[in-house]
Amino acid sequence: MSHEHLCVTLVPLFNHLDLDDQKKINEIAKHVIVDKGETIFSPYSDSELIIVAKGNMKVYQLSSNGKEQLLRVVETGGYEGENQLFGAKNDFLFGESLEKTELCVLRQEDFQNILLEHPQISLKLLEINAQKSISAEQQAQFLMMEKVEERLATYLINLSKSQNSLTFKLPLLMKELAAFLGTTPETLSRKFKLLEDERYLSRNNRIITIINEDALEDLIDF
DNA sequence: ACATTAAAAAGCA
DNA sequence: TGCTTTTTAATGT
Repeated sequence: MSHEHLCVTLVPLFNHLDLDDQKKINEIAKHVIVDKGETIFSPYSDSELIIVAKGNMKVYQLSSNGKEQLLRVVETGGYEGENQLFGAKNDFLFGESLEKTELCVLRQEDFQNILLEHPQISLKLLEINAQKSISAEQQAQFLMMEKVEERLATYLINLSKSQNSLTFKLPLLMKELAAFLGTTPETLSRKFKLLEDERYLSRNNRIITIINEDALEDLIDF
């Protein structure tokens, strides 16, 4: 008996099942704890379903010039790798922990069997993936925006709304947010300074308070 | 307008 | 304290 976290119970994908079923899945899953900065999967690793039980994992790909393009951050309760299970194998994807992170890993075949045994999970999977694709659309919108300010303003407003608060903590490090917004830490730093000077927001480290939401929204025009 | 490079400053274990 | 992250400044595309 390794460590006793029923990490399956923590994630929305499985936590609606009754306890016996959760235990079964928990036994099938491989439980892994990784330190910050470890590569969790790469194009070379086997395709598996990776569930984040605690902590978070960034998912990125390498662009032509070798820079990493951050696609999304999978947080506690999220998962990655389901697409391979349906034949759409997305090469070039990497996953890396942003902090000490606990994972449950299911082999492709095992997860398929679980889906067959528990049709409810398929529905849950669709529901959660629908949400995921909305996020993907938003990410696509980021890249369409010409200016970094627009992307940053959009990101901040979304974050503020999702937390229902004008004050919130950035979940990403500055350099990670920079990658997410498709820019560099230096430019991001300057944009924050600009927004602070204009009194659109205030900031100490990664705690942001939006002061002038309307002005921030005006930055996003099209 | 933004990236790159280098270096200083600040944050953190 | 020693390493990492962030900021500042100079220069390039």
